Amino acid sequence: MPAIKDVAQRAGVSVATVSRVLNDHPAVRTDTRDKVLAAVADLGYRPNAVARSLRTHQTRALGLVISDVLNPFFTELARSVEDAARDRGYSVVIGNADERPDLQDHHVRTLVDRRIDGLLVSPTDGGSPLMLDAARTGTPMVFVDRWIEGEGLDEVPVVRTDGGAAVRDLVAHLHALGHRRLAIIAGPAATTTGRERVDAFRSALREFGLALPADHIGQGDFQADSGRRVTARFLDLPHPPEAIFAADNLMALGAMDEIRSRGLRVPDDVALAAFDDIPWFVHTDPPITAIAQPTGDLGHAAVGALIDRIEGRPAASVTLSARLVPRRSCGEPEGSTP
Amino acid sequence: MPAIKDVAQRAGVSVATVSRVLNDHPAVRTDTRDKVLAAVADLGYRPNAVARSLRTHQTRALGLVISDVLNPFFTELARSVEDAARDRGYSVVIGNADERPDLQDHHVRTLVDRRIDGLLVSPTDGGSPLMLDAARTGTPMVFVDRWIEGEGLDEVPVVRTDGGAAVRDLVAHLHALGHRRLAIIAGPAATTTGRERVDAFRSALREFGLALPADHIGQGDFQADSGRRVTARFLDLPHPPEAIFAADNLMALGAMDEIRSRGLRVPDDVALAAFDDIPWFVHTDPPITAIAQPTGDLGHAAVGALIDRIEGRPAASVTLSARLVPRRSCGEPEGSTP
DNA sequence: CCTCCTCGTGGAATCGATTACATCGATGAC
DNA sequence: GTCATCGATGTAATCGATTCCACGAGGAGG
Repeated sequence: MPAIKDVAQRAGVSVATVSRVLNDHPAVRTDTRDKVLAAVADLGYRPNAVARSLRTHQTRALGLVISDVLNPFFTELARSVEDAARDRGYSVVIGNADERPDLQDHHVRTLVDRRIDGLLVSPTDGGSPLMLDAARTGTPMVFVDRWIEGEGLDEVPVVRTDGGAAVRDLVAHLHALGHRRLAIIAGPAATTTGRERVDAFRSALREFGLALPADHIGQGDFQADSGRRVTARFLDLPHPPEAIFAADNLMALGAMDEIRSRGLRVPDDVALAAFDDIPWFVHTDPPITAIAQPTGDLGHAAVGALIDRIEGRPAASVTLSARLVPRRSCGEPEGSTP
Repeated sequence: MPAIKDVAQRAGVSVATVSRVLNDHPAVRTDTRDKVLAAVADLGYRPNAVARSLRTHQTRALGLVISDVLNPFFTELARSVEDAARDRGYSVVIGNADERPDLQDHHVRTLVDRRIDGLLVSPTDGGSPLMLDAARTGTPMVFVDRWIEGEGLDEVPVVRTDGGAAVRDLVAHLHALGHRRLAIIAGPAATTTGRERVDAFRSALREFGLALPADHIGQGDFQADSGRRVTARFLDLPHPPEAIFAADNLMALGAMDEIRSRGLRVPDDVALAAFDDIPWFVHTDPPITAIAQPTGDLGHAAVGALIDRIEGRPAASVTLSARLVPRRSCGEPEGSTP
């Protein structure tokens, strides 16, 4: 693979001149520029990004650490992040934490070692010392979707969606359809989204004069299996809930599995709703009522905030809002008999 | 961020010694090793991977260019590739081509500029000059799932699944259920998987004495929308097909959309099957019969082959086989009335 | 006691770019 | 005619590691 000095040699100029042409510095005579360009083309020269990064102290790469690639919400997020980054001339390196703190740490470390210009994180757990370190030692950082608190992290912008209103809409929807005993499959308490969704659900219930007994809160981990287990416990209750709200799409899937394996039907026997909407929910039996996040906007906003930080501009947190997408999994659609 | 010379200074040794400790070279006295390690810990020093890469000519990073991140098959592939790579001490940089040749080129270029040690590609189109170049200029390369032919590419191993037998099983399954007019939603002719699946389908049909008229082959592009369009054309035929086979999961989804929007039912009015199995197919209405690829094995084998190439060992192509997973979308399961 | 080898360590070149500074010829002002 | 200025280019330092080579100390062998 040819290096800059090969180009220089072939064009009969110095490496400095070649570099100037490549970075289109104004002070280069047109004919020497042409000579250099010709040499570049002849050799099929491509500048070595590694060497360039070493010298300039920037890689034009962003790190994105997500909790689970197999979750369609995160893959959509990853996709929009990549799109936005590419538009701004950055690449994205994705790390999949698989909801495991140790893997999350592994990726943060690797990315920082590779000197990515900035880090986008959707943290899996409470807070690892490593991430605190990264934030403190100056790696520009932005949280997406989930975030963590901790000293030194006040400066880190958070780009997220507030599902409060949508959750309230969902509870209203369920209430209108006659459901009174509602249960929730929560995400890990260590995650903000895990806690927030339960809180939103609880306060919405209160608004409608409904209680949320302890045995109607099941602890999940955002994976399908846990949705299954929690649902099994719900259904074994003497008075099983009439409606189940899963805090993410994977757990909703697990819940559906369990319900179906018992020969019960959605929504006739149990209503089901999920946080996070995905294309497949339209095609399940029945189509699942969900709370949709503006995933694309989330990704774009996150990249925007991160690049602002990287380029030294002040970056602000962003909160978007989710909306309810009613389908048939909670009961007949509006306009028909309940 | 401290550099190696800061560590050297603090430990009172030279940078050479620090480097030796870091790469655990045997010739270092135990007490100086301890001094260095202490300095490393004190400063929170982490070696700069960029500088190291420049010097050693290796990044310990693999590039993976896939056709579409939103397709669950590819995200599962990406995940297994990352797992396998991590086990071997490599990172993975993913590029999403979104089924667009220009984006594919963009990613190949970026990855090669970044001097990744090897490239895993599932090519979107026929063959771009850029990829040929990359292959020829010595970047170790392996094709996964799809591949392209061309001079200079004979050396590139292909890790794929052969769906032939499974497609034959599917046709047998459809035939046994009484379906005779079968149609296929094909993938782009520029991709090998696009062509192969049609060929396998056609020869399986021939085996059963069935024809595949031109109007029963619809040209799709592996995206949901095209599945919808092609299905619409099928259903507008004077004698619409009794069964539709989609060459990937996204097009199956589109087909289902279209069928349902016309008030028709699967499988009563039209049977439906798909290449690529995904978790959601269990939950659709009805569950969709699919041909499952051993995605995890695919990813592992691909990484194995690529690392073999990188480390100078001979690498062989690998062909795994797919299997039919019958569900309800083609008709009642075995054992009941047809 | 001298030589030779080994061991531990440091000095310095190197990877491939960017860029501050120096150089040099030409131009223009006075 | 002289000098300052400017434009185009080259020289060399630099980024942060790795690694070849040299060197001195100490031990073994003669």
